[in-house]
Amino acid sequence: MSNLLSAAFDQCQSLIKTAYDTCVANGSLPAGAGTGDCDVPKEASHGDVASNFALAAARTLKLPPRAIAEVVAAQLNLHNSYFDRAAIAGAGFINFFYGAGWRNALLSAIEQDGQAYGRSDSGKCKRVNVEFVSANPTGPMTLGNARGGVLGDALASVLEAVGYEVSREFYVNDAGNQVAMLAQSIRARYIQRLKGADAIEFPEKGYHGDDIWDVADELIAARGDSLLALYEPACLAEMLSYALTRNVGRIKTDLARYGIEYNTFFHESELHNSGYVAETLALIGEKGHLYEQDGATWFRATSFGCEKDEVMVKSNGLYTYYAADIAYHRNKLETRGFDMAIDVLGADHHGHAVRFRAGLEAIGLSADRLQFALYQLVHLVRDGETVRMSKRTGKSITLSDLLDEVSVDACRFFFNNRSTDTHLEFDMGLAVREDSDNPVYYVQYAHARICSLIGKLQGEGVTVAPADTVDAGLLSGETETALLKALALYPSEVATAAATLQPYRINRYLMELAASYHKFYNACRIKEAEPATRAARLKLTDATRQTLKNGLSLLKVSAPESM
RNA sequence: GCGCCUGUAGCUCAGCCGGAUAGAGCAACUGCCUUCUAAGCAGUAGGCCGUGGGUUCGAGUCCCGCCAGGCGUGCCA
Repeated sequence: MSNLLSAAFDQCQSLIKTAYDTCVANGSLPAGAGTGDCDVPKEASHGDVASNFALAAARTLKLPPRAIAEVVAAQLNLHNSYFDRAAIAGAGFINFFYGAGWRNALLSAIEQDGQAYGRSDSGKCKRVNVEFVSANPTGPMTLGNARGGVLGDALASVLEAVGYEVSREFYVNDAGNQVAMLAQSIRARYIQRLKGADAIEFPEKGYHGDDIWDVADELIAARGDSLLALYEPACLAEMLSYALTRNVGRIKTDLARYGIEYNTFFHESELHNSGYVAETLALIGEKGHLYEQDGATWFRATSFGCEKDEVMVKSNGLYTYYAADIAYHRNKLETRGFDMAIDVLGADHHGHAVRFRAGLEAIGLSADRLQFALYQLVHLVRDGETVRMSKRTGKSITLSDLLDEVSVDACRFFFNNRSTDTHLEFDMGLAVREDSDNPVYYVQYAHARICSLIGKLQGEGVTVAPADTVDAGLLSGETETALLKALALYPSEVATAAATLQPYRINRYLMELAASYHKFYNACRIKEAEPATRAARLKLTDATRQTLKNGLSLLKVSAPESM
């Protein structure tokens, strides 16, 4: 549970504060300056940790930054610190350089934390509900669902890593119009199959996908034409029940293939059947946020920052999806008592964010407890041309199709390889290839390379030594330092990924860590080095192995020991 | 019209709270395996960071206008 980067930042701040206080006390600088910020300079020659204290203080102290830096730096006492020297550079930055103490502390921390390296308890065991995919059970899952699935699952893992108690949830939309339309579509195909294409008109807004034919054929195989004899509503109910069970089953199977497992499949129909939607609506009514107009019941959403009011109960007496969704989120936060709920949604649903929050405010729940991870849609490209995905054309590539061709590792890495804010271009040609163009292999290769090396040395009787027996001060070369710094970054990357709901940061991080290792590997021989150096480099190698493995396991991507 | 997201190298994208000379991968070109995995490394080339203003010691990053693209704006979900 250590974070040697933030520890170094803290120490840097405190060293500067002590030095500055001394300057104030001896009259060499006026009082009143703030603390400034620390960061890791992009350029290694600018040190390992840099402080902009002097630049930030320049205005309040009315002195040139460089002059301030020089006076403060002269008072720095680095004895017993992580740093062995500090230098002034540029406009007045004070740059600190790591010494052997920090290097040893880092290797010890990774050794001690092991699989837990990178984790923290900043989430304080708060309970979080992460809802993702929630694909309509009206057909197979799309590539958009695939992105949402990977994103949601990785986000959940990242939140767990920083100490939240996470529950993964799938909301099954098994009520409402879409589902009714599904039943109508199946019945139409069923009749067409049995009596010919002209026997019934296909519903105008029905689902045209091939899978509807499949469902009809399965029903015929199981029940023959017996469903024709049923009264229409009974027939539709039978067909719907069959189709929902079938489709939800397939969704579960596909997600399991994908390595995604849920704690809960929550059915919308439950909310309706138990009267929970009605109860929630009554609650909104009690607070005076409902009114009747044109035969419908409206929610005064404009009182809560929405552009327009919204219908809760349609003039036909049925609830809108929105009414059910408010009830659903109330159920998560109030009835089931989650401290926080996160909805992972495609950006085409971004309008939901404001409306859902408005609904929660209306029943007296803080909207801050509901957060959204909105991801831009997947842009499918094949042969240089955009392929438009639509469930209704029946020509979309499904998640299942994808998994038949592309490895789970590659899919999981690929879909998490972009910020949620940008469209993800999915190139079928590239995704199907399992070669080095796919970045996941680059990361996995680093891990396999390390395992092979450690194994080979072990065969020669050289094992990874305990951290307190190696002299990490020997790891001061350019590539060794860069690798150590990359390792130290990991806990902060996990924390940032969680705080910003952006798990793709783990991918980025792993690619950089792998690159740092490959560079080190090419620059520093291990096997033929002097015993002390060899031991230190081997320890560094093992720490890299551990960190790569921890990061990959967060993404549920395998860390192969050989390739 | 209004709202959200995006615009950075030929292509796909990083760039966290404003910081030092704007980065990576792919594509192109040049080197490195009798030596720990070449699925790797080193190097060359490639940029008015969409555009015009503003804020300040300092702007790819923050604010405003404009241009372009995606999405949303149903008694659909």
